[in-house]
Amino acid sequence: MPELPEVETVCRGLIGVLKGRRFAKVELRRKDLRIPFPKGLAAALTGRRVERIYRRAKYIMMALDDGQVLIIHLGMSGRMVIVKDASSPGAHDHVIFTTDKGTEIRFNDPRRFGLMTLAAAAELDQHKLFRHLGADAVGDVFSPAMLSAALKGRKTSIKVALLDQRIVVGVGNIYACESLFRAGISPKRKAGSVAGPRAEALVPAIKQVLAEAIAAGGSSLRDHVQPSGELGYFQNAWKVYGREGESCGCGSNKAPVDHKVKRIVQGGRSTFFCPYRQT
DNA sequence: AACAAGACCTGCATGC
DNA sequence: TGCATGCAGGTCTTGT
Repeated sequence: MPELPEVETVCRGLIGVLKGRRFAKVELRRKDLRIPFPKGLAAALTGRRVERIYRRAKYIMMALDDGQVLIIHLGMSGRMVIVKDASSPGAHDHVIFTTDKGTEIRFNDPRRFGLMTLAAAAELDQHKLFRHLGADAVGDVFSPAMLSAALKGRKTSIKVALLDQRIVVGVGNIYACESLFRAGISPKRKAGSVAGPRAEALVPAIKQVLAEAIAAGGSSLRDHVQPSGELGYFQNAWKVYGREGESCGCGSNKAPVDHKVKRIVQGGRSTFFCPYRQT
């Protein structure tokens, strides 16, 4: 589910039910996700109050009242669901949180590429999960000059480079495709050749796409994104992602025939683009 | 150091 | 109907 906008949406959706609340009960229904849960995680969380919920990279961060931070990644298929119907947990409901107000929140992740761990707030910058990460895509630090510096001399494709979280953080497969489309840059272009003027177009394109997606509550693929169960609707604004063979809509009457969205594979992932508009 | 490829895991759509 | 294949929002490790 999650690129930056979806994780941001999940964080915002959790604030209403979790901020200021204590965990009355935490149930781990297996011993690991992508990595093992830390020893004693449930006990460490029980009784703690959630002081702040925020996004860091594609992680959901919950700052607790004891100086620790609960770190959650949704992987490809993870969800946080606020339970409203007292249904019994399903096969992929791996962690169940109950607040002191009785609200139940389930972490559900069929593929288990997600993770959940705990770290001291003061050590986050040095933490294994974060220390190698580049600038956040929606932050002020991420600029054309910075992107240019990071891409300089890189021979890999710009599409693959955008997915490299050491270069920029938060962009995933969908928004990499959509950003390159908006900026008119071919995903096949060598990353090093984007450093400079093209980066001046690409950075604002990334920021705009992400901001619009956040405003739309993210993109919903096979399922809902928001903890409340509501759908994000940015998938309706996709110009190229998942639209192989369709017109990208950028054409005029003078456009050449080759104006349909193409799908290629880069770095083992699908890339969608318009060969006419993107050079 | 940079890069490509494989690994992790389940579910779903498609085609035979 | 069953079975095989390919594909899916992300990291992380291994090998060149």
